[in-house]
Amino acid sequence: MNSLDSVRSIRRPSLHEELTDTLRTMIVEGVLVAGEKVPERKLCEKLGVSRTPMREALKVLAADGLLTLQPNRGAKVRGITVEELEEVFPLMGALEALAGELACANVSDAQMNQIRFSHEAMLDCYHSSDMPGYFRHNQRIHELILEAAGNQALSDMYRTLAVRVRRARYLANMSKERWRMAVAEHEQILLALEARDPQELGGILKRHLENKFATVRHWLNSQQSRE
Amino acid sequence: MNSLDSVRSIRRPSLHEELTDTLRTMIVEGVLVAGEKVPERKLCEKLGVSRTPMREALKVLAADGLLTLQPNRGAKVRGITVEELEEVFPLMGALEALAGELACANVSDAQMNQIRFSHEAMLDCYHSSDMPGYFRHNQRIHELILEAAGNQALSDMYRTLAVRVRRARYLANMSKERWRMAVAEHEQILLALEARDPQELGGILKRHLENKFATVRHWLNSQQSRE
DNA sequence: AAATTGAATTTTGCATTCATTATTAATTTA
DNA sequence: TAAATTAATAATGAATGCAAAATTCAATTT
Repeated sequence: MNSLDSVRSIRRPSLHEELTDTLRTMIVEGVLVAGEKVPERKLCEKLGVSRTPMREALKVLAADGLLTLQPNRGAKVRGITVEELEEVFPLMGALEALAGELACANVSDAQMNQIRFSHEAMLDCYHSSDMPGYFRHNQRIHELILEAAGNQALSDMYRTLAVRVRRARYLANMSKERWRMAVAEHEQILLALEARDPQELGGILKRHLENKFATVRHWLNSQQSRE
Repeated sequence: MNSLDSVRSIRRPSLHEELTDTLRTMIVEGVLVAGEKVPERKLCEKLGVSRTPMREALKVLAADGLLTLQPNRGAKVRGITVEELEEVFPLMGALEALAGELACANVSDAQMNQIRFSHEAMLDCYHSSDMPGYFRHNQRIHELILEAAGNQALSDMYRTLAVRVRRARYLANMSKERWRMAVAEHEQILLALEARDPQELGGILKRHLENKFATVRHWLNSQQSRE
């Protein structure tokens, strides 16, 4: 066996791939504001790239549902309406339930430990009222469950949807009461996963999601009536 | 009310959108062969477009999972492996079940008639052993159920997955016996939908899918061992 | 002054060009 | 002659150029 066999060719991502990720992040973080036009030229200058890879990235993000392309009028950040949320919610519910089922069957001990670790870290954030930290660890846990499910196609689909609602979820702050409840639900999630109970886990994940969405829906409605 | 208010602005699709559709069709129809490189230059010449919109379309189709982009080595038609099929199958199952549930709740009488009509047309094809026709009407029925579900996000996701497996499904010819069974399952689907029984419909759709996949899996395995 | 018209400007979609990287062919070396 | 090296050719990725469309803004009309 040659010693060079283990040297993997370095993966240099193409510009449009990097741009897709960058823009996606900018949308989720609200740097690119929902409803507003994507300033193509400015972004190109700011990021030091030409329009070609930028426009490729825009096309991909539009296919992902994060932007809408208006012929001859550029791209707009799509955001999410209450109606769209009502569509996306049952979809994510079905995917979460499936992820839960699969995770119970496939989660490894190492993965289980990672989940426990993130769970604890999330609890710490809760007790110190660190919302951004909580949000981050929360997201991580769901990512880990998805990973434990061991289904790439499922992960991809779920993530596409999750990104679409993430911004709204972040902006829709939980009430103290709702936060307490969410933490309780997460305790149940951990328990069901440790017990490898697919039925139970699928159910809790769906209920948990339902509650999260109730919060977002409430916020979206209040936003809509504000205009 | 102005008489011009009803005049909708004509939608002229951009080149890259048309190309995306064209290429998608070419992949499903096997004009672009799974595993082979996409002849970018030739396609551009053949279709009379420049590389810019073509490459935009390639990026989108790669994001959809229909192509893989190899850095500095062009795009390859992805096809589907047995492993990927095993991933996509439960996903589509969950989506079909959801579609069934929603369709029971939301299907209109007009939609119900359309479905019945396609069902009858499909039966005719079965009795005259017209496989391509059967395949077409079959696909149409599933499209109609999805439409009846009234969830755009669900339709989009399902279609993305369906396209990925469609080519393989087409190539994996059903046995006489399996075909008879598939028709029987479709009778049950129609019955459950007419009875607006979401539980029943979801279950049958999932079982129906399971059988379809068994056929494809069998074919993929025989293909794999042939090489 | 409000609405309408019409240039000037910007933006957009796509084609073209160019540098870099792969692939193939030709040549050399062992 | 087979492997290795080099040169020639083709492809890819990204920047630039250009015509068509949209937008802005000033001029004109009502």
